[in-house]
Amino acid sequence: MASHTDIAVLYANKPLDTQVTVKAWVRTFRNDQFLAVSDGTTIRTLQIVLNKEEHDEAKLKKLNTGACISASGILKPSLGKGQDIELIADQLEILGECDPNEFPIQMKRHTLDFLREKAHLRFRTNTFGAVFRLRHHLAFAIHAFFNERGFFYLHAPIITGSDAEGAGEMFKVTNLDLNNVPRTEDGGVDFSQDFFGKPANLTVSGQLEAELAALALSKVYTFGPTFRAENSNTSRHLAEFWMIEPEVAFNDIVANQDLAESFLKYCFNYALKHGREDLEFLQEREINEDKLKPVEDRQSMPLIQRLEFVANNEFERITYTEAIDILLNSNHYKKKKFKFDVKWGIDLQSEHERYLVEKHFQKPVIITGYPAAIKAFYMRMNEPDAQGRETVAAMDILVPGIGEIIGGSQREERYDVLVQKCKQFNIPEDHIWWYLETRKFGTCPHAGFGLGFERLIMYVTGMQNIRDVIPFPRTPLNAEF
RNA sequence: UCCUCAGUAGCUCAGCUGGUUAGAGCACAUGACUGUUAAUCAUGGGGUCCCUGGUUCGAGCCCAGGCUGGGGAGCCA
Repeated sequence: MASHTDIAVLYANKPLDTQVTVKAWVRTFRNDQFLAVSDGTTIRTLQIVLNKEEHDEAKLKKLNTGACISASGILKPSLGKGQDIELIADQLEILGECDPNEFPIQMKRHTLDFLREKAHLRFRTNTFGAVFRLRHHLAFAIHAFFNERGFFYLHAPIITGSDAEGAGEMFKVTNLDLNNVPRTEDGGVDFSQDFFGKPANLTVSGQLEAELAALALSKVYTFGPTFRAENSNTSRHLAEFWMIEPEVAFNDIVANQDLAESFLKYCFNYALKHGREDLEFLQEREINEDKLKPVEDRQSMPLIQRLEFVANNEFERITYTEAIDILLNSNHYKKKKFKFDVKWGIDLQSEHERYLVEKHFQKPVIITGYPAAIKAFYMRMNEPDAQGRETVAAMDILVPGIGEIIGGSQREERYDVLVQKCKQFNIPEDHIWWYLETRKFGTCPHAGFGLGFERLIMYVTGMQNIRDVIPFPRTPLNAEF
């Protein structure tokens, strides 16, 4: 027999008139009689009713917000209006006291930036409880989606000797004595004495490794931490984040879009089904927070409706060239409201993407066929268009409020073309000889994409800052916890 | 890295044109009440006004530099 029962289980089963024990943390103690406690198994709190005569007064004094308690008694239908069950406790034990003069979390609205500085305690709040339960559900949804479709979960290395991925600045991994770095004759660092005998870094992407596996196992995906040493200070970037990268042999760019779209819809539906109460809470929270904002900054649709809308509607699919035409023909452009110029060949700026997604289409948009010059070396070259312009089979999925949530492509599988691209992008062949060899030995068309897990969570939870959807955010100058 | 806004009680904030002893709500303490729902009511304690320097008879307020945080941009997922 369990030593105690989860509050989520009590609400699910409602074992009325039976003896139960709960272990949980105090949220409020009202009227010297009503204790609201949470054990984090659900967004809901349990009301514990304490008959004053049965409990030591000194003990009742310790029922401060944040204290940990164990309570036993009979579960009864509640006489009050805020809940349908309550525990009439005859036994109460304080497992861990909580000094109210020092505990920073109160039963009142805190700003998210304040709670960010209390990352070790913010799990105790309703908002972060809901966010991290949903983070769990989404992680589970990702594995379920791929597993149901015959994908194999591939663990790409976190330490990599490859520096050719080109996805951003990398963190160096070394065990050299930094106070006494060995030098080569020309004064550089002598990496031959380092742990791997060569420079090593934390991975910025598992894609290249996933491609190697896909060219044998057909369908694989990675899901793991990824690191970028960029000095990015935005609400959408982390130095350490989790990425999902499926890679599929024999898929072309259209099949890649189909996979990505069904993947996102699956995740949203899974969250709606398994995280409903948390989503309802976050929706209420967002509505209340929106009241403090100017009208133009408020959400046009409540959170759950937004997720249902995306889950039930086709994504818009356009080419880069069409996107440029839409922008050039927009009133926004004609009134010169874009800060950055629009013409074929530019990399789309945030303001352009926002216009397309939030103003023009008002739904997720998949853009394909980007100019070859602004995309990565491994993306498959398309035939030049009527005007002789070179594009690649790339795709970005943009969603309202977040911007780019997925980036992917069909990969260049033709050896000669890929070698040529390496030259153009100044990537030494001997750095990625192993990648090139897959194009020599039984190459095939294949495609894949990368998805930032935290951006997915942002979209599902409605949280506006990426630092609030990962337990311990790593950003420039911040690794306290 | 750039632009921009902010930093006043444990938290959220107000503080006028530079002027006497810096305020409110919540939280906390004490008491009242006892089926409450972030309970309510009364009373009370609580301040390095981010830091350093400057201007001034006088700075929370003005100026310079710095630190920290938010928002936006770039880079991207």
